[in-house]
Order: sequence, then structure tokens, then C-alpha cells
Amino acid sequence: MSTKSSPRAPQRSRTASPIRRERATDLRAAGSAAAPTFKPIHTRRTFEEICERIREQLALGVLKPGDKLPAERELAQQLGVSRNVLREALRSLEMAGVLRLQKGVKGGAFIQQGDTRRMNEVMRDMLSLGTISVRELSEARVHVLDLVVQLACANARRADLDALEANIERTVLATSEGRLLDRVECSREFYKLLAASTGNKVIAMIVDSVTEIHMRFVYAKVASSGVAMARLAEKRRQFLTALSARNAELAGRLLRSHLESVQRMLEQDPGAMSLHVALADVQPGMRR
Amino acid sequence: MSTKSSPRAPQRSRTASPIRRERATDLRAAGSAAAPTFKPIHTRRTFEEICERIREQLALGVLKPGDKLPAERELAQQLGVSRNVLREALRSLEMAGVLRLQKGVKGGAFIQQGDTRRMNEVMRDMLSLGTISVRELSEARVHVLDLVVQLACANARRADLDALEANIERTVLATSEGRLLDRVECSREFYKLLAASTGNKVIAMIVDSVTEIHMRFVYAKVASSGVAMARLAEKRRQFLTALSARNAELAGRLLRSHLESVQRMLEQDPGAMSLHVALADVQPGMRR
DNA sequence: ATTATTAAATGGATCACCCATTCAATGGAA
DNA sequence: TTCCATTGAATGGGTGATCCATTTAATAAT
Repeated sequence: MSTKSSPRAPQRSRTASPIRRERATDLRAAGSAAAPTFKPIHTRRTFEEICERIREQLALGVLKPGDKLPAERELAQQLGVSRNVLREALRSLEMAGVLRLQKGVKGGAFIQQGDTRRMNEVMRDMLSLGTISVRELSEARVHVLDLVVQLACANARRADLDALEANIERTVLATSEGRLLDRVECSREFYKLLAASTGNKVIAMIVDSVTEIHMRFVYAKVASSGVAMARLAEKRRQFLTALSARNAELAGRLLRSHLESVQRMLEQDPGAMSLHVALADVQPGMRR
Repeated sequence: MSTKSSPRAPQRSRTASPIRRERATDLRAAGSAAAPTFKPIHTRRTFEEICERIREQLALGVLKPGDKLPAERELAQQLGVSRNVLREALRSLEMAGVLRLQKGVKGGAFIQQGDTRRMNEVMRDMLSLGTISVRELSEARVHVLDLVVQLACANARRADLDALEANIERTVLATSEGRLLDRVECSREFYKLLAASTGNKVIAMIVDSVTEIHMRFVYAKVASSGVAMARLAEKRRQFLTALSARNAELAGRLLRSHLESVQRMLEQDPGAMSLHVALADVQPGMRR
């Protein structure tokens, strides 16, 4: 589309066809008279339209990570909408991890590499809203991790195992220096590395999202009570040995047993398991 | 600030403490001098602050589904921000499925029951942005469904099995009447019901998110080529029988084999597997 | 050549409006 | 009284003008 080439895909005249207030006298003329359902009115709003168009360009491959959208003022004019409503759309896309907005000359709206942490937020919101329960989350985590162990045994590469080994070293260090909260952070990383070693980013994303929440509970528990899982590094070593030996059955058994003991630790004091404690504030490294 | 109570948690004077432009002369005074990392500047913007505060109230349980936020004009004043920037925040939260905005007197921003379809959007975005691949998604789906079968065998209730049975009936009908695309829709529903029968909404959400994308490919394939999976209802029946008999091993085997044959069908014509075809437009029922 | 200054482009935010929708209150007709 | 049409206020949806803060490239001064 663009004329003028410049180092980083300046994405000029994207010739966005105007949106222009089709005042809601629409009703969307049912088309095929198959289903007598009249639910989805909700009067199409312009910012939704804008988001959708941009996502469409994304799906079509016209927009790719690294590309820059036209400046707000210009794009607003191209679309025939006010700058304010365009910004609402851009904001939403930014929150969705699709865009990154950067100030200054040479700034603009840049398409991002997908941010896998977004799924964590979904989980957190679902938990906050009571759509899912902590119990469901823990249960799902156990099952998914069981799957992860199998996949990791099948697919983990040397580099993955080395990273896990290095993580265990850090855990040992944190333990010996009594840095309990850092040790929790190590655990979080351990599961992240384990998930990554499946070689499947979808699985990894899923594991991360359920683990992130879980670790908040652990963090809160450790921070408030000062208790800590005994023989953690030792158990990790055993597990890694089984994993390295591609012994899925043993590795799975070890991990399950560990998860159960963590669960018991958490459930000792049900009060500390409250959502609020875990979700309310934001620990360093726990968030973008 | 008005008193006056009305039926549905009018959520008056929430006494939101003002935000009020702390002009970015912040630098966030490192606190513990542990990590010499200086990455996360990105100048805290007001809409982020607002989103965070509302999510905080949610996590704290102060705000619950069904509650209504103060009117835009009022809330903006309470927070000490302009109405526009407040709207940017509300928009983002609405896109995130946390809020629903409703016009008219007695309208407002209502906290929603969590919308599990949000995870679908995350998957779609990740795919659009090239963060995950179709291959990873398919692979993850196979593994997750394997897990689902086990859980469904263990936990499915009578009502779940009946719902699956009814779904198969619809499939039979659609098949006999040659409504191929409706049959795809039935498949989508089948997996949704199967996922629900695990009794775990987290698992269900995950399965839905990977299945939704997958079904777009199937839909596109069927729509373009007119081919259709042979003996579909029959295979479903066999599977359901195994499930009802709580025979996880058999059910798993049947499903795996079916998934493989679907995969073969899709891969016959690699061109049709392009992302664009599947993600670009929005089929009825596929989206909110 | 190096450094400080300036100017322009861009996102961030505000203000003052106006429109469209919704719903309770009002009031007139049956 | 009961019912239905009217009306008006509250609310979200949207616009346009205007200013601020940040960033970067071009320019000027050293």
C-alpha cells in the first residue's frame, strides 16, 4: 500500500475506508430466514468497528508486528471519526496487548509481538468476578501440569534441561540465604521453564496463566506465615533427573506428590487463601 | 453523592480518591536496592491507573457482578479526571469483559459475570500476531482433549450426557438435510458440551478457546470444498457410549482417531489452511 | 567535532458541547 | 380506574478545539 519506504514500515495512507456514523437505523436485515433469534442488537458502536477493522487487517496479514499505524489525528480523519473515539479503540487494543503506543515525534501506534501474559489477566479477571473458583483453577493446574510433564519428557531439549538446572541452583542459593520470597519467585520461574520445555507455546501460555495465580497464593502464604516448603530443591533435583531420563511416569508421580504437599500447606490456614490477599496488590515481577 | 437507594446496588458515593495528574516526576524511588534494573518506566498513564483501581475493587470484593459504577460524569469528577479519559478506561474494561455499558437513564457501567469467550480472543490475537502457530494450537488441542476425555469420564453427569446425546441428534438431522455448515456448528457445540462435562470451568474455557479457532478452519474448509467428515454422527455415538460407560481408554482412543482423520481432511489442501481464511471474517454465532 | 538549542510531530489529557436512547413520571383518553 | 401516549431528565455515545509533555531531528553555538 505505502509509497515512500522508510526503515520500519511507516504504514502511510492505509486508506482506511470511513466509518462515519451510520446512525443506528440498521437492524441488520436478517439475511437467511433460518433462525428466529433476535438477540444481538447492542447497537454497533464506532470504537468496536475500529477495533474490528484493525484486527481484521491483522488477521489478513496486512498489519504485522513492528508496523506502525498512521498518527492518531490522521487515522481519525481517514476513518471519519473523532480523535477521541479513535483513542478509545487504540486504548482497548493496547490493553489487549495488540498495540504499543509511543509518544514523541517518530512515536505512534506500533503492532506488538503477542503478549502471552494476557491470558494471565483473563484468568485473574475470571477469578475476581467469581466465574471460576480457586478450586477449579488448582485442579486444572494439576491436570495440565501432568500433561506438561509428559510433553516435556518427550520434547525437552538440552537447553531446557540446563535452564531448569540453573533455576534449581538459584533456588538452592535463595534457600541458603533465607530469601523465602525469592524462592517463590524461583518456583514461578521453574514452572515457566517447564512449560516452555514442552516446545508448545499454547500449552506454555496455559500453564503460565494458571501458575501465575497459584503462585500469588503461595507468595501470600509465605509472606504472611514465613513457612516454606521443606526439601524443595531436593525434590526439584529428583524431578529433573526423572525428566532428563525421559521417565514420564516417575516425573509425573514426583510432581503430583509435590503439588499435593504444596496444596496441603496452603490449606492449613484457609483464611490466607482468600482471593483478596492474592489478587489485590501487585508483586514485583508478577505483572507487566 | 446523592443518598436515595434503588433496587440494584446503586453503588453511590464510592468515594474514589482522586487521581489527579501526578506529573511524571516520579521515578518510583526503587525502595529495596536489590535489583539494578531500570526497565519499566513507561510513564503510568491515568487510564491505566483507573483500570487498575477498578480491578482492585473487584479483587477486593467491593465490586461484584451486577453492581453499577457511578455515572461517567460523576465518577470522572470523583477521580479528578476528564470524562474522556475515564471513558478510555471503561472501554478497555468493557473489551476485557469486565463491564457492560448501558445507555439511557438507569443505564451505566455494570460489572459483568465473567465472559469466558475472552480467552478465545486472546488465542485469536496470538495467532494473528504470529505468536503461536496453527500447528501448536492443533497439537495443544489434541492433548487437552485427551485430558478432557479422562475428566469427563470421571465427572460427567447424566445431564451432560443427555446434552451430548441431544447434540448428536441435531447432527443427524443436519446431516440428513444436507446442512453441512450447521453440522460444523454442531461439532463446535459438541466439544463445548464435552468440555463442560468435565465440571471444571477453567478446563472448559481452555478447550473452548482452542476449539473455536480449530472450528473456523473446519468451517472454512467445508464452506469452500463442500467435503464433510464421513460417518460423523456414528463416530459420535460410539464415543458417547464409551463415555457413558466411563471407559476413558476407549473414549480417548476413539476421539484421537477422529481428530486425526479431521486433521488429514484439513491438510489435504494446505492453501485452505491459511490463517486469513479462518480468522478474517466473523461467522454468526462464532462471536459475541 | 561536540554540545546545546530549537522546532515539529506525536500521544496524553481537558473542556464544552451535542446527539440518541432509555425509562419513570405525567397526563389525557377510554 | 385503567391504559396508552407524551415528555423530560439522566446517561452513554460522539465531536472538535485546545493545551501539555515527550521525543527526536535539525540547527546553531561553542
